[in-house]
This record gives sequence, structure tokens and C-alpha cells, in this order.
Amino acid sequence: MAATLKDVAKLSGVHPSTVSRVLRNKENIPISKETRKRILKAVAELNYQPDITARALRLKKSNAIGLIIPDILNSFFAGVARSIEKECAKAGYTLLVSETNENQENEIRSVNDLYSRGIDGLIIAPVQNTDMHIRDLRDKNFPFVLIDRCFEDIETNYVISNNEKAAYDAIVYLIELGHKRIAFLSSRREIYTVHKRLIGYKKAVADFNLHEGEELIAGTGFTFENGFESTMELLSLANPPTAMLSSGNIITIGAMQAIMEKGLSIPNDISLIAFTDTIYSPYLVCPLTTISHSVREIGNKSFEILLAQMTTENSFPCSKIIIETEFTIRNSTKKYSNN
Amino acid sequence: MAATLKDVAKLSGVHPSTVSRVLRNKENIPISKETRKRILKAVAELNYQPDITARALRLKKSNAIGLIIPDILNSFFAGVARSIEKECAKAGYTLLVSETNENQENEIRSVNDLYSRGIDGLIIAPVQNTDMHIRDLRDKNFPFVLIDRCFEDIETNYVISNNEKAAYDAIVYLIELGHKRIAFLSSRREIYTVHKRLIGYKKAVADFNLHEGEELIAGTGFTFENGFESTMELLSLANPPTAMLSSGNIITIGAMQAIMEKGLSIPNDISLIAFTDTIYSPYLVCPLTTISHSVREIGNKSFEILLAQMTTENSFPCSKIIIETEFTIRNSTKKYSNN
DNA sequence: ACGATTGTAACAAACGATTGCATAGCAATT
DNA sequence: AATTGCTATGCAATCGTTTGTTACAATCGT
Repeated sequence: MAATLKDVAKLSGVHPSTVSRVLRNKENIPISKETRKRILKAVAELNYQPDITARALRLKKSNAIGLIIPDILNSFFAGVARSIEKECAKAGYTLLVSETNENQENEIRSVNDLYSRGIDGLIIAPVQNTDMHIRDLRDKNFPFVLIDRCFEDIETNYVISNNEKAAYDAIVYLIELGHKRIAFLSSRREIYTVHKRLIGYKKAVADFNLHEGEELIAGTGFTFENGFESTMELLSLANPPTAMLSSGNIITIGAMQAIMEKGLSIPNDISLIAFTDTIYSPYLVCPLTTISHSVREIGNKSFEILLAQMTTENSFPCSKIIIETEFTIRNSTKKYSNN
Repeated sequence: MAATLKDVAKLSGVHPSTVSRVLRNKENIPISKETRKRILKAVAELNYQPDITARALRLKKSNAIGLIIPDILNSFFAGVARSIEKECAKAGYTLLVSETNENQENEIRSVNDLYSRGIDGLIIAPVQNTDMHIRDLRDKNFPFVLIDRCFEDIETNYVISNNEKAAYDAIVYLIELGHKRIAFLSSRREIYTVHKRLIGYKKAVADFNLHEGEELIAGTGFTFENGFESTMELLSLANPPTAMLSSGNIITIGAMQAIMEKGLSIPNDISLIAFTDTIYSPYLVCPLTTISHSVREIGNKSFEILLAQMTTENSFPCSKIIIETEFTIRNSTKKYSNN
């Protein structure tokens, strides 16, 4: 249907290869002004657009990279997607975004599909149930970088946040406010971020000799319902927490619902700190004290690393970037008062 | 690097075409059990994955469709993306998502790029500054469907919401609550949804003989700042509105900020209805009365139409789907009291 | 026993773009 | 005048798959 090189060649009375050379603007191969003009005219006339599929096949380079994220409705990932998209546009790459919905099979399918579509590189925030497909990419020496979550026992490029420190500091902040029973609202613990936050939490709890055991740790999923139910459990304890650190955007909303249904108030009855900041955080029933990741920095850095990986022959040592988080104090945290 | 058909053929001692036939599982072409087994073994051994680029070139069919949305951080579009992704997975298609950031040039680039990457169809929520690229697609008889926004003077498939009625009903609701000065917080008016909502607003205002003129209509952009500043203007009027309909997610947040800074309260000083519902709507400072679109229905319908368009030869009349919205009353709207 | 049929698999062309090599024409150098 | 060198273009192979056509057996029917 669409015009091909051959069509342009025929119309301008030259060989397809000549057309290709004109369009690719090869320096070292000379073409007469006449011919060039004639060809350009034919190109315009036919509205010729090169077939990227064919070019990619020939060149083994598609000028496209893939981005695989678990949850497009999570504004953290959406924000990362946007910032990577911007970088791509600047560098002349096309970004193909794929969502896995936190489902491992979807992720594997996406990786395979994007890979065999000939993308030049991949940025991926993995679901982390399995890692074989990641090892595969690595074994193939395919350029990719992990974001937000990495595997501790695979040597890869990654750009992550300092979740352990962020959680630790948040808990210390709550302790300084006088809280002694501080809960951790978790989600799937296989996920690196959650894992690290939990470590930070536990460390702070231990360092300051608060409670023992895991009574105040709840939650295994990332949905609204998970957040709601786990918070309900926590609030129903004989000795409920007076403060809480939530490890996810959506579960935080579930937690708020649970707190409301229990007839409690933030921050009067319970203080709340949440991963991660969103545009809505300042405007919630109770403006949330949050820990935020620099979405822009994660996007820029990961693209930069990927680009380097794609354009150099020799595989250099992996880049491992840890980005500091920011702590924003709003109204959801308050001094503990035993009244 | 990766194994090709040729490699598999060599390893199993047959011709590449035979391998291809085995893998494509052609019914009408007979292959001995022996050979098939041998080939399958070689395929497994080499971990052969077909090159989708090459296949697409040969077949002129890529089993991928594109989705172009203006704003990935807007949960409406993110939700649509998710539901389309799910449909795609079911139907064996890959979804390539591209974001334009409400920028017309980005959109045109995305359309061209995806098109020449050989996608089989396209779903697009257009920016609507220009429409030539859309006409182009149509002239090429390329399968595509518009979502959320359509062009009134181009005959295309589309799936949109009944924005005019939604706005009309919302205003009537406010009127029934006793409000007489009702503002419309707009964004870019070229956008079909905004355009239609404005029509609904104006119609209701006229039908009930409220105020005249455009004094209570403000706003031309879709950012937080746009919402903030336009609301500031509205609230600074000599005779400010007592109720407001906001035409967008993000500008609503800006509006809330403005209202707060003016020291006013929702709904005591001003009632607020917002397009569109989000997961955060019920948990905001003041839980918002909202108009919501059925993200799932828009996704499903648009994919269904696209699929039909892609799989039938004869181009049938365009599908024009208008989906009704839902109205959710929360706390941000209240009877007008002149105290 | 011989041509016709059937089962199997190879051959080769094609999709569209790219590029190393070949070549033809022409001017300049020795 | 012959060789060199340059400009400008054509030729053909290639990327990895797919598929219509052909080819070679073996088997069958008469």
C-alpha cells in the first residue's frame, strides 16, 4: 500500500540503493545535485516513509527501547514512564511501554515479545517472583537496566532508591515524636523495595528497643483491599499501633479507609507516613507525610545507563545507582500523646 | 546472536522452510512424525525464538497495536491503557503505548513511528490541535479508533463519553441545591470533551436562566497551575461563584489549592463537582462529588471495534459509541445557604 | 510392471531497506 | 596516449521468515 524505496526509485528513474543513500545522507558517497533533487521530489510526491520493520531487520537495530512496569495506575511508575519517554524523544528513540499488572507471566511474555520485536534495550521494574528471564537477558548480553527493584544475587545495571534508609529515618522520626508502637504496612515481601523498607523498619525498631516480634507487621499484597484488611487487623490488636509506615500508594488509601471505618482520626489517633508521594498527597483528608522518589532522576539515570550500554561494544562494569529519597512532613504525623 | 530458523534447520538436518512449517503447525502440509520430533528437539535445544521483525516484514502483519494517550499520569488514561492491555493479551496482540504529553508534535511523531513500525491498528486519544495525521490514517484506510475525544468533521470510529449530558446533569444538580452562580473550570477548549462539557454547562445555565456572559467560565490549560490560577480569578470576582464544575483531574487539584489559599472551605463556601473520578476522590480533604467514565467499557469497546476493523476486508460503516457517565455524590456539594 | 497418486521435504522468491563492491564515464596527470 | 583517480550510480547479497512450486520417493491401482 504505502510507497517503498522501489516506488521512489522508479518514479525518479534511479536505483533503489541511490534513493536509500540520498535519504540516509551518506557523507562519503557522492551524489549529484540533480539526482538528489529529483529523488527528494519523488519522495515528497509519494509521501514516502521508510519501513522501520525492514530497516530494523537489515540493520539489526530498531531505535526503540522497551519499558516494562508493573502498574501503570501507580503514579510513581507513570511518572517514571513519562520521564523516560522524554529522554527517548530527545535521543531519537521510540519508547514502547508495557504493563504487567504485577503478574509474572505477563512480564515474561512482555520481555520475550519486546525482545523478539528487536528493541535495542530494555528498562524494567520487575515483578520479582522469578528471575530466569532476567538472567537470560544478561546471558545474551542484551542491554537492560532494572529500576526501582533489583535482584541482590544478579549482577545487573540498576537504578533504585535508598528504601532502607528512607524507612529507617521515617521510623526514627516517629520515635522522636514519642511513638512506641509503630506498625509497618507491607505488601509483597519478595519485592525488593518492600524487602528493604522492612529491613529499615526492623533495624530502627531494634536500635531503639521498641516492641519485639512481628505483631505490628502486616500485609502481603498491593491492592486497596490488601491495605484495608491488613490495617483492620492492626487496629484490632489488643494493643494497637499509634503510628504506621505504609509501603505503597494504593495500600495507603486502603489504610485510610480502614482508619476511617474504625472511627479513628489521622493524626490524632494514629500517625501515618506513606511511600510514595503523589500529586494528591497534600490534598487528602489528612495531608500525608510522605517519602518521595525522584521520578525524574530515576528516569534520566536509567536511560543514560541504557544508552551507554547500547552504544558501546565492550561491556563495562554494571552501573548501580542508589538515589536518595525525600521526606515531606505534612499533617498526618503528630506527637504521641497518651490521652 | 540468537538462533534463527537456519540454525535450527542445520542442527536438525532439514530445510528452514520445513522448520517454519512445523512451528506454524500447518494442517494441510504433511510432515513426518520423525522430522517433526527432530525439529522440535533442535528448537528446544537452541531456545529458538522467531524474529518478529522478520515475520512482520514477510507477513505484513505484526500482531501489535498502538495506543497513543496524551497523559499517562492522568489516571483516566492510565486506566484505559490497562484495560486495553488486558484485551490485547487475551487476543494475542502486543500493545505499544506512547504518551504525547498533550503535545501535538509528539503525537504526530508517535503516529508516524508506530505506523511505520508496522502495527496493525491504532487507538488514539488525540490532542486535537490539528487533524491532518488523522485524516491521513483514514485516507490510507488504516484501522484505528479514537477514544475520549473525536473530531466532529471527520468520519471515524470512536468511543467517547456523553460529556454534554454529564455536564448538564451536574449543573442541574447544583441548581437544585439552590446554587445560582455556578462556574465552569475549563481547560483547552479545542479538546472535544471540554468543548462538549462546556456546551452542556451553557445549556443548563441558559435553560434555567442563570447568569449571562462568560464571566464564570475560566481556564485554558490542563496543568495544576492552570487550575489554580483560573480558580483564583473566579474567586476574586466581585460576585464569586458558589459552585463550580471542574473539567479535569489535575486542574481540580489546582482548584482545591486555590480554594484553600483563599481561606474558603468546600462545600461550605463553594460546592465542587469534578470530572473525573479517581481512586483518591473519596479520600480528599473534602471527598469529591464526581463524574466518572467507565474506563473498562471504553477500553473493551475500542479494542473490539479495532479488532473487527483489522480482521475484516470490507470497510463497514464507522462505529460511534457514546458511553454514559456515572455521577457519584460525595461531600463536596451542598445546599446553597446565604449566610 | 507401469503410470498415477500420495507423502515428504527442498527450492527459491518475496517482504523493504541497506551497503560493499563493481563499473562507467570523464578529467587530470605523467 | 596511457594510466590514474575521481564522481556518480547500478548490482546483488543480506537480514530472518513464509509459502507457492517443484522434486523425489514410495505406494497404489489396474
